[in-house]
Amino acid sequence: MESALDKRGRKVLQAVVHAHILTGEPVGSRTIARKYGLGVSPATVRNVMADLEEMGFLTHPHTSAGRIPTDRGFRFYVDRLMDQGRTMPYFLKGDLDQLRALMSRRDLSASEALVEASRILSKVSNQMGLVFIPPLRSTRFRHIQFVPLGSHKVLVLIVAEGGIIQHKTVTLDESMSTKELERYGQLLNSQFSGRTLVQVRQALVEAMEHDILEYDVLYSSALRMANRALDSFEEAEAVFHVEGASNILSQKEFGENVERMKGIFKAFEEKSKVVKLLDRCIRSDDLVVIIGGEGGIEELQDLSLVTSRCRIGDTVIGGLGIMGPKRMDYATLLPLMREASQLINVILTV
Amino acid sequence: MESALDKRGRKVLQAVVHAHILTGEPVGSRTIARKYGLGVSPATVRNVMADLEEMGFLTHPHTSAGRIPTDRGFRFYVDRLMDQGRTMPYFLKGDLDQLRALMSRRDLSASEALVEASRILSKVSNQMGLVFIPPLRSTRFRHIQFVPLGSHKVLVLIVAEGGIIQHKTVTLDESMSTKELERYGQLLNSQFSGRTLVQVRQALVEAMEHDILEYDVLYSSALRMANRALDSFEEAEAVFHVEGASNILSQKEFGENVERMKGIFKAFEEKSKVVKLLDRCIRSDDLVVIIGGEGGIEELQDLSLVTSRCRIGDTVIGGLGIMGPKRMDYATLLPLMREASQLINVILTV
DNA sequence: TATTAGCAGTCTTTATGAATGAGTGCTAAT
DNA sequence: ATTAGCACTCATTCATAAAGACTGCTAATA
Repeated sequence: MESALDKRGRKVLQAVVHAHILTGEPVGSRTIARKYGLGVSPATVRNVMADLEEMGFLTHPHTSAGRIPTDRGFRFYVDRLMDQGRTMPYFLKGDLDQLRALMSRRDLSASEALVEASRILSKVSNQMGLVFIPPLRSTRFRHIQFVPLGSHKVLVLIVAEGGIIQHKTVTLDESMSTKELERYGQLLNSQFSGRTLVQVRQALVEAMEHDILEYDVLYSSALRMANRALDSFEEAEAVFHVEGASNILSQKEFGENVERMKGIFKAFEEKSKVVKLLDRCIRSDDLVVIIGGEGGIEELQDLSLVTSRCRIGDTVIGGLGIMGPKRMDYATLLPLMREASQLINVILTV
Repeated sequence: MESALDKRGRKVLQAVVHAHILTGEPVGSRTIARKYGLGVSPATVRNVMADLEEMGFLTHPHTSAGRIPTDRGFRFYVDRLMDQGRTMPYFLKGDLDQLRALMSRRDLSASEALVEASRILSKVSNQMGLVFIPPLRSTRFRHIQFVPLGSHKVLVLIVAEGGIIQHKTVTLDESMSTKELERYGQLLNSQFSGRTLVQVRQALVEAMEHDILEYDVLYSSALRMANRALDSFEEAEAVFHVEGASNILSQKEFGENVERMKGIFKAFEEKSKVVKLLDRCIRSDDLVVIIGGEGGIEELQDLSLVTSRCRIGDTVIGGLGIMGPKRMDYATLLPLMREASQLINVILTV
């Protein structure tokens, strides 16, 4: 059992994956031999294919069908075979310019920018475009502000480093005046600005334990209410946005199987699993490609995901993703994603 | 041509619609005669059905199929035949309690509340749940606040009457200090709070024309920047949120026809048409039912929409909707929607 | 020894036609 | 005014056959 791939094996695998990406159909030995100029006969290709199948790179839908790549086959293709580090195909330059133009509209907030980007990506790729913005727990905040809404209701507004803005409504036990709220805000900003919410939370708890005896009323009251406010941010969910979901319906491999599609849509509606996956992806500085079942999400085992982490300045603000069938055009999509997120960084960094 | 419906005609129409809603299939004369106790033979029912068809209440998918209601047939059913003003079916009480519990969580903002409500509605009805919040143009604002983001960037936060909160990022030509921004905010709040954004805009323009010669620098500078900020709100889009879109895929009448489904999803992604429709619906104080093609949206001609306007106190904050196949269970859904929006009003009104 | 031609065999896809069955519309009887 | 009865229309289902796309294997070949 030769587990390593010789040169010819690779060429055939590459050809199969390429042809399959193009057509969406299982690929037969004839096609490969004819169109990919390997200079061997179909019979030879068949032998090689059988080897590749044994090694787990290809499968058979049924006896008399051609081969399709397995997850592992795609993986090998993406990691080793594909035209790596390829630059943007020229025909996408225009689309990217469109994105650039959109992004430079002066009054787009960070999250709006991400959404716009995903919309363009979705349109260009004919796949789903994803936006992911993790909860602010672990992001340093730049500014916090309290705005009175009612006698006991306060709007807590957080501007995170990187420019992501989020707000929550909090109900307090005691009523507070505008003046007080303002002062609390200043206090928090001056003391804690630049730390993450989790850190602030910790500091707050410590401070409360310390100062419980001294009665600096203003201070302790501020602490208590800030604590309450942060509570609500702690349990906040990630922002998760899907653009162009209907594109999935155009994929011929799903067109027939409504049940499977329903599963996919359901998975996106529930969010939690996908969000968890994206959260993992964003840890990496580089592009992340998740192929089929690799993501561990049952319903999405026929889909692949390409994600790119987005920074503004040095702060990670979230990620962009493209999700589509496993036979998506990785060779085009990867450079596209890379450019898109760089673009965001360049344009939004002030 | 007797255009009026006699009693028997109505009974048959009601029976056909009812049976069709139940089964989703075309209904034959036998079924009606047997199960709906009209005391007449199938042949008679057939005659009546032929009449109903001539009057435009029913159609034929093909010669040898039973009848299905036309839009007009459904309309008549909803307006005149259906068990009107029916109270909540008891089996939904539980679901509504769930909603009530969720809503009374103390720190749900108005828009979060709507989204939660639509989620529950979607789950209970097995249809799509819609949330619609019109742009704040014509809503009175309660509070406006400027938060400095960068040297030239300002976050404009608006709290509308009713508690809807929205923010926009604006880039200014000149740089402004925190202090200045604060003062501008106070100025605007004291002068204009309680008016709609459009009104404020007008007042602003007038003021600018007047004061152009007097040089109260602070004031005119505030006006200019406020104007700029309102600009961005003027062009803001409505908030439009869809919950449970996958439910559409469960409808047997769409299950086969992927193309049609794609059209539906596309229409929701483009938003504009649906938003326009919802905007119209919300003008009415009562529930609005849009059946099939009545909405004038080609892609949605197989769907119906039930909307209910949501108020907090006396302010209209938006609307909830349920969208599903034309054969949705109007008799159950209408009371459900009514209750839900009342619930929102009761709980969110402080 | 590595390749290839050739062929039998497998399985899907497509077409065809017959049988079934639901339901109508019409006519003539009640 | 109703109804029974019957001919007729279509959609749906099923079986069967024919075509087509591949493979895997074997034996010949370079």
